[in-house]
Amino acid sequence: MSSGSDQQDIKRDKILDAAYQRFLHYGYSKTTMNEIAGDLSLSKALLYYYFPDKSQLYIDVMRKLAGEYIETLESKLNQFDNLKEAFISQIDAQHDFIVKNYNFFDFFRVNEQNLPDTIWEIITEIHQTELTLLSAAIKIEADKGNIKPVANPIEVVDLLLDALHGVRVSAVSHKKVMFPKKEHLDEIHSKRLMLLDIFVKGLMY
Amino acid sequence: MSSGSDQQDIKRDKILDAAYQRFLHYGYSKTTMNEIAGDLSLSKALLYYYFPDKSQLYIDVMRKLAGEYIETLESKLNQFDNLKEAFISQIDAQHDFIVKNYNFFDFFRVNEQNLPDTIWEIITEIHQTELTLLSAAIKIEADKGNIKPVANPIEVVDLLLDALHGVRVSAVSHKKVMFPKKEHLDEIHSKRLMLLDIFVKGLMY
DNA sequence: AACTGACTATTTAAACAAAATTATCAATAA
DNA sequence: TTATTGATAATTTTGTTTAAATAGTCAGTT
Repeated sequence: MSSGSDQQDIKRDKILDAAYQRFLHYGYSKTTMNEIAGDLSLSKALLYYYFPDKSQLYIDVMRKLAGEYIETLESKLNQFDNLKEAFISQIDAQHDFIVKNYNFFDFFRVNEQNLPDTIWEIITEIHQTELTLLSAAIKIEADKGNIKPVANPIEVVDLLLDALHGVRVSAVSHKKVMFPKKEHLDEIHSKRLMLLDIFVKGLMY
Repeated sequence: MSSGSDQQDIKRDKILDAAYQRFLHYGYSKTTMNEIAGDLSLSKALLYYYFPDKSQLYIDVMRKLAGEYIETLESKLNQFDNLKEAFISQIDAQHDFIVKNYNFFDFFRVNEQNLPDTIWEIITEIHQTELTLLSAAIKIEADKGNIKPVANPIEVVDLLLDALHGVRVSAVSHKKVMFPKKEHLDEIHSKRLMLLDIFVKGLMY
């Protein structure tokens, strides 16, 4: 896949890690290439040897995070007792992902409207994975006869994910803030479970 | 309620109308008090005789719009054939309200985080009305035996409204824009109906 | 009480310089 | 040839000043 040497890949990865820490703690715009280089006792110029520019560095960190998220999601959704549990796994995984990397995503808030296409591709890939895994779960449960046959499982999953997203958005917009604080998270979580409960019942006979 | 004379109220209302037109066509920040006064062939100073400042004028227009919205909602939800139809009425009413006054709400986008408390009160009032009317509908249907008894109807309605909101938010965030365009509206609408369908089934026996 | 013209106060916009930061590159060491 | 750097160029952000636009006030008129 990558054409560089092992050594090169290792260093590349170290840079990614250092960059991640900075982005996570200070956000995109408040971390400089100098600081990242400094953390590794390297010259800034070397960063440009490994990465074409700052935004590409950020995107590659993002890509790495997304890959890890997708991995945990796949391992979690490999086995489940019932449909509801499968969805709960997804809810929890996504929740942890967002909480853990909260500050990292300030790039998204700042660039709001015009995120680079590459970022959108990553977001789409994550979403696609969620759709695939969860719709597979629906199919399995439908085959077992635990729920009604579903004509278009992907569409249904898409709908549920949108709805769950709404619980988060509404919870914070009522509180006059854009992103949820710690104390809201429990509320969001329990609301989601309640919604999930009704939704799954709506899929049953 | 108001302590002014009839004449005063009529003029006040004319100002509100003129202001509404300006806000609707050009948004809050791009309409000046001079222009509003000019439209009515009045002096700017007179506007300050009727309203303490520009933002209060905007808020009072908003209050008027909200009142009208609540009225249509109440009349629509006065009678309904089944629960699903009641919710559809709400969805449609809200949809029309937002589409019609799309530009008027640019004030919300600009001031995003720190909307005045008064605006939040109006939003809360609207939300409260929706909760009251729709939870009443749920109670009626439950009493009729058309759906399962619901322990806390308000909570359930709140949840559904959040979920429906999510359909709108997600639909646009996938499209890389903040507010839905005409061509997305049909998609949102049909997704909402689908969600509503599953949700209502989840409330049945 | 309803209204205005002329005024002041505040906010926004433009222009510009200074500072910070990104990005490049010729030179050097491994 | 690959990895690395210091010095430097290019660009973006930040701060400052000034001018213009707009909000808001008020003494005085109808």
